[in-house]
Amino acid sequence: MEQPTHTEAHERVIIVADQLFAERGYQAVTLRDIAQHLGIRHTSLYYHFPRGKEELFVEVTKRRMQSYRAGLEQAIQQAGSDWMAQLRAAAFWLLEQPTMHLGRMLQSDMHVISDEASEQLRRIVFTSLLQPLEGIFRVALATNADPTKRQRGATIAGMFLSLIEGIENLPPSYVAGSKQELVDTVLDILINGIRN
Amino acid sequence: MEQPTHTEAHERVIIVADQLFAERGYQAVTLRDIAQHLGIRHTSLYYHFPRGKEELFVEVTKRRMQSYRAGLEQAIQQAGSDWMAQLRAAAFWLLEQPTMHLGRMLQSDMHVISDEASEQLRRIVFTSLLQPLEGIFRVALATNADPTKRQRGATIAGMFLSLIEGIENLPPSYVAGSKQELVDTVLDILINGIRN
DNA sequence: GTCTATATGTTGATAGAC
DNA sequence: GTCTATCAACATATAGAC
Repeated sequence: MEQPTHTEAHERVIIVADQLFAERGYQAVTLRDIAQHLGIRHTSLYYHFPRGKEELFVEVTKRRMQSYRAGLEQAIQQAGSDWMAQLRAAAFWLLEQPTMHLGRMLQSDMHVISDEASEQLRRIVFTSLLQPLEGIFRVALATNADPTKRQRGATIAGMFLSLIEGIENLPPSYVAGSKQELVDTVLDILINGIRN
Repeated sequence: MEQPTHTEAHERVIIVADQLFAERGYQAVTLRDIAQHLGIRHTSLYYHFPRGKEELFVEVTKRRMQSYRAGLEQAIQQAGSDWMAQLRAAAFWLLEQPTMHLGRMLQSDMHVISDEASEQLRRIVFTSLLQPLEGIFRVALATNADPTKRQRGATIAGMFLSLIEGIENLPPSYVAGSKQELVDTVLDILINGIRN
C-alpha cells in the first residue's frame, strides 16, 4: 500500500472538477461552479491548487487521459487476438465513456490556457488515445498488399478517433438505428470502404 | 441590383466578427475584441446588433454556412460528373477554407447561446454541409451490391465531414507528408477500406 | 481545510450626447 | 454611426482568521 499523496478532500475536488470540465469545457466552468458542487466556497479550492484554475484543469485532464489509456488497453486486451474484435471493443469502450469532446478540447480549451500547459496536455492526449489504437492497426495492416498503406497506421488511428468522436456530433436525424448499428456501419466502411 | 439592406459599416462588423469567431470561438471572443479590430468602441456594436453578442454570432454563423454551402456546391459541380473527383474537390475546398471547427462549434459554442438560437444554427450547419455531400454519396453508392449500404449516404457524408475536420486536429507528428497526401490517404481508405 | 473579506479585472449591456 | 459615461454581474486571485 503506497502512501496517499492526497487527502480525500483533494480527491473529491478532482472528481467533481473532472465531471464539470468534461461536460462543459474549460471556459464554461468557473471555480464557483466546482466549489458549489462540493458545498464549499470557491476560494477554498486554492488550498488544493494554489496556482488556480489552470493547474486544476491540467491535473484533471492528465488523470482523465491516463484513465482513457488504461481503459482502452484493457478493452483491447479483453477482446482477444482478432484485430477486428479489438477495434470494435475499442470503439464501444470509447463511446461508453463520458464524452471526451476531443474537438472542443483541442480547438477551444487548449487555446485559453498557457502555452506550456497546452503543449504538455496535447502530447498526453494524443499518446494516450492514439498509441493503443496504433497497435491494433499495425497488426491489421501487416498483411496488406500495398506497402505504402502498410505504413499508415498512425494516420488511420487518427481517422478512427475522428470517426468515433464524430458519432457524437451527428444530429439524431442523421443517425438511423441504434448507436451500436452506427458503430458497425462506421467500422464496416473503415475496413472495407464504401464500395464493397 | 437589389437594394442593400445594410450599410457598409454593418458589413464590416460582420466580416470582422466572422473572422474572430471562426478563429477563437464564441466564448473566447469579446465584443471589445471585435470593436478593437474595427477601430471603434464596443458599445457602438449595439447600434448594428441591438440584441448584443448572440445576435451577432447567429447572423455571422448563418452567413458563413450559406457561403460554405455555395462554395461546396460550386466546387463539386466544377469537378465534373465523376463522384471520386467530386469528393476530392469537396475535401480540398473544405480544407482551403478558414477552418470551420465544427467540433468546437457543436460541443462548445452551441451550449452557451440560447436554446432557440442553438437549435436553429445546428439545423443550418448540418444542412449546409451534409446535403451537398449526400448528393455525391447517393451516386457513389447507387451501384453498390449491398442494399443496406446503399442507404447509408447520410451517415457516410457525416463520416466524411468528421474525417476532414479531424485532419486539422491531428498533431504535425502524425501527419506524414503534405496535407494533400493526407487527403488522398483518407479518401483512399474511405473508398477502399484499410484492407485493399 | 474551509471560511470571510477584499482586491482587481473583465464582460455584456443601457442611456444619452454628438 | 460612433462616442462617453456608467452599470451590474461575474471572473480569478490573495490575505489572514478559525
